[in-house]
This record gives sequence, C-alpha cells and structure tokens, in this order.
Amino acid sequence: MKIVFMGTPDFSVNVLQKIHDAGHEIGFVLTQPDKAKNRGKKIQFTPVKEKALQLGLNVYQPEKVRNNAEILGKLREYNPDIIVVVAYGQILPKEILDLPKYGCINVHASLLPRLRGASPIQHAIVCGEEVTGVTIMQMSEGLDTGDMLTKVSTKIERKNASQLHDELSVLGADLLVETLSLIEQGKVFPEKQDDKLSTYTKMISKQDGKIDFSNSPVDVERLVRGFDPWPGAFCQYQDIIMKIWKSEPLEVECNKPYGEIISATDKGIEVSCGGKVLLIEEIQVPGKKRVTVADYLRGHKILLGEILK
RNA sequence: CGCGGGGUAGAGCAGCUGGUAGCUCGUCGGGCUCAUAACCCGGAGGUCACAGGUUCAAGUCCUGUCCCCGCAA
Repeated sequence: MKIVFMGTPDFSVNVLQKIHDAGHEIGFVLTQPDKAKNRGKKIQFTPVKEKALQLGLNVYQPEKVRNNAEILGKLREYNPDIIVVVAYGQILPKEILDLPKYGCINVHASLLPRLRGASPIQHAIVCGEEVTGVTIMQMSEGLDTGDMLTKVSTKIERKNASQLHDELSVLGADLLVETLSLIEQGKVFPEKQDDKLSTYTKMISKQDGKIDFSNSPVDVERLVRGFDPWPGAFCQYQDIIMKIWKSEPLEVECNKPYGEIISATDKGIEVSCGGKVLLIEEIQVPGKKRVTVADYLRGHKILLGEILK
C-alpha cells in the first residue's frame, strides 16, 4: 500500500520500521518539529525522524498540520491509500482524515475504550489494570474515539512503564502490519466503542510523581512502577528529593504517621504508608544514579523516625 | 553557551587550608560456633575519569577534554 506515516516518539519507531520491512511504500513521514531538549538545550531530532532518515524517507515537520496548505498539497499529490498515525502529537483535521482511500488509522496503546488519551501505558499500571494492550482504530474527529479494527492484549503483571512500553510497541507494530493486510483484503470489521466504558488519561507532569504516603502501599508501588522511567515517583527526605524506583507493599498494619521511616536495612527502607508498610528497595538522590538501599547505606545514613513527604 | 551535583579498590562513600589514600560492605585465607547475613584474626585489590600545567611535592590548586546524574524545558 501507499502509506504516509505520522509519529514522533520511540513508541512510533517500531511501527515505522515494520511497515517498511513489510514492503509497503512510504511516501513520506510527518513528525513534530525538532526542539531544544535536555541538558544543554541541544536540538534533537525526534526518534521517528532519526529512523526515517536512516530508511531514506522524506520527512516533514510542520508546526501545525491544521490549515496547512503545503502539507495538504503534498498529501493530495502523493495520494496515499492510508495514513498511519502513531503518537504523532497533533490533532488531524477532517480534510486529512478523509483524504486517503482507507482513511487514517491509529495505533493506540490501550484496550479501547479504556485509557483514551495521552498516557495510556503509564496509567494502565498506575490505575491497577491487570491487562492492557494495543488497539488499532479508524481515526475520527474525537480523541481516540474511532471505530476499533483490531486488538492485542497482554498481562501487566509487575512490569514497569518502560517494559510495558517496549512490549506494546512491538505488539502494536506487528498488529498494525497485520491490520494493513486485512484492510487490503477487505477483512476488517470496524467495531464502535462503547463510550460508557471509556476512561481518559491526561498528559503526565513531573508533579504527578509526588508520592502521597496516605495512599495504600499497593497504590504507591503502582505509581513507582507506572512512572518508571518518567517522571519517576519521588518524595522528600530531609532536604533532598528522593526518587523511588523499586518498592514492595507489605501486608503489615502500622499506625505511625504516614511517611515515617520505621527501619532501614539492606533489605530496604520500611515506611509507614496508608495504615500499612511500604518497603522501599531502590532509590536515587539528586546527582546520583539509582542504587539499591543496601548500596546506599554503605555510604549514607537513613535516620529512623524521619518523615518522608 | 539554561542551572547544578559528580567521576577515588568489585559496590556505596570519606579524604579540611597540597606531602605518596581511608571507611562500610563484598571478596580470599584462618579461627570460633550445632549453626548464621553473627563474631574474631589476617590478606588481596586503587594508573585517585583522561591530557596538560603550577610545585621540592597534587586525589587535593589551574586549564582543557570525555562520561554519568538531578533540576529546568
């Protein structure tokens, strides 16, 4: 098929690669404009741009696709059979959605209609879902509201966001390629989403990683896992920010003030949390790398009775 | 040139105003013990990121480079 690809972050890269590997013709690629990022504010290409250039594809990076005559012109000129959108980061106007023969399809990292929106992977974990997956849908004007074409699911178990992200990226890429051939053969059967069952996820901000020790240890552990590697779950110990990367909820009653440090051994830091106990096993302080609590204790002290907040 | 912390034994850290490196753990050997992540004795292990410079002498001061990380975006 003649395809135009739109995507931006790492999650999209696998999909682009596999479409290419499957032998489809990719007319060009749209990705977000390069931005000054990270330490030093260096201009960085988006992951999709990196991959597209490596594959020898044309790349365009419009600030806005809406009301963009140039992009619309290029699309009309190329006349793709279908547009594949994976975490592009811009809302497509109706004139683009309706342009290709098969319209626009989107790879979304959740089992729709659950977890629509910007951060389905992280929130699948944070919200305590047991199963999540990828849905390929026909795009419509609403946010992740289009008809569903195909799905694949996986158990979350104790995966963190990074692991789940990588897994869903691969599953999604394979599913998309499969879906493309189903579309070609006319074998897809669009299914409407039941809006009553829908949930939405908003964009994550740094502050969302702040731990509230009045919540249950199970919830806190999910936050830790769901926000690994970004933005990370954190709290304050004395005057430093302490990130928590691994933890374990303990089924132990505890009536100490929320956040109070009960013990600190090579096994971890036990902290009062929502009436029970959370065992903190891996931490990070500013300027340093992630370390196990055992390692941290080799060179630092953790004062019992201090309150994490 | 966004702000800042850091690179010292396998791991985590200390080392003040310069004088050939120390702590905890691990590791190896021995001892004690019914036994141990316990305890005792002893040992190995470090070009102090890299390259220059200042100095009688630099991990410790100066300059440059590389790498890691927190914040901010």
